[in-house]
Amino acid sequence: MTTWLTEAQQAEWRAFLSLIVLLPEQFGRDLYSSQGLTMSDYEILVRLSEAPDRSMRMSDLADRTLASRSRLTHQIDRMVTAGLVERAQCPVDKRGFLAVMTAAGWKKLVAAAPAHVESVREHIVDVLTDEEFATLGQLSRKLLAALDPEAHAAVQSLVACDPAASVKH
Amino acid sequence: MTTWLTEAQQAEWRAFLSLIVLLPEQFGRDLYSSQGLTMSDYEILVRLSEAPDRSMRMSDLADRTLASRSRLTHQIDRMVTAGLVERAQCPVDKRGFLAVMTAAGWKKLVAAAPAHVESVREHIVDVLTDEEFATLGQLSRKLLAALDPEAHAAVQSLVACDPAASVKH
DNA sequence: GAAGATTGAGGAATCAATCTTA
DNA sequence: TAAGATTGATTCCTCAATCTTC
Repeated sequence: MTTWLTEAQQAEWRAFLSLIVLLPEQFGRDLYSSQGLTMSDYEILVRLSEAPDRSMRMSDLADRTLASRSRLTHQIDRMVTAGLVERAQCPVDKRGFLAVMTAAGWKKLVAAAPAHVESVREHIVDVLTDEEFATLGQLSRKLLAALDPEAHAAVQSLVACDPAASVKH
Repeated sequence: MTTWLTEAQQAEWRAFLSLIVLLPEQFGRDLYSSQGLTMSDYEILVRLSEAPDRSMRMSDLADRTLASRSRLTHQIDRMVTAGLVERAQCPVDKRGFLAVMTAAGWKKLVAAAPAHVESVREHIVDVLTDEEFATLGQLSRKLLAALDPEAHAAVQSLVACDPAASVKH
């Protein structure tokens, strides 16, 4: 038999659910209105910008960006059309393909990063105290570890997840 | 000039971002595999189940479920096709329409609720301590208030957001 | 003119099936 | 046979435009 949530639990859950629905939409709108990029586009540009030769195997990129392979294929199709990335054959494995960031892709990322960071500040970092923000990170890691150990590991091993480290001057 | 995030901030942000991307996907899969409902379907059934006569004006329903009007129209189209809801003319305003839950919609909700509550428990409630869960709710409300005052107000005025209160006989 | 709601076009996500190389 | 990647079909979301009633 199911154990229902208490009213208090329902209220906490409801607030959290609204947040995780609305936040991605907000970040998506902010990013799209400033540079015409989706969050997925941005995420991929960030990952490529951090990789050697600004290129990555499709499957690695899919794992890193938490996307399915099929989703990434469609995604890269669109980005190729937009001139942000190119495909190249993998030199060591003929089954494999590389996604390579173009100069235009790099320029786009550099143009988009400041507004995106501002958006993160505006909606998250500046709204909370430093301590609250750290707590949010803690709780997120705990939930992420239970939800998807691989995603958690990916986050843990993270050095620079924001393009700031490479983009700034 | 943009102030970048520190590395520590980036790590917190990254964990949180991964979480808010993966969680809705997980809940969506859980719900869909158990009863063939999307999160949007479920949300609408819950709202209607709590409303007088199990019916609501389209615009009210859109506001409550944080959906655009156009999105809700398409959504209700699909649910009418699936037999979960019906449309009716609003008696007091000829511009308005009501979405009315059908008996089949009610049955579907009752069938879906236990698994969904279990899913919320499994991925959130049971992973955290009571105190952590309460903190998550607190932080969510604070962020929600800054992000979207109306959504925050909707959550605050909430009594029963889970069908538990009405579904459990 | 503004509010309630719908429409249709286009973009993006998922799933199962497919193709190629290891 | 399994792994890397793509494809096509379907579903869902967004946006701008439209229609009706207030």
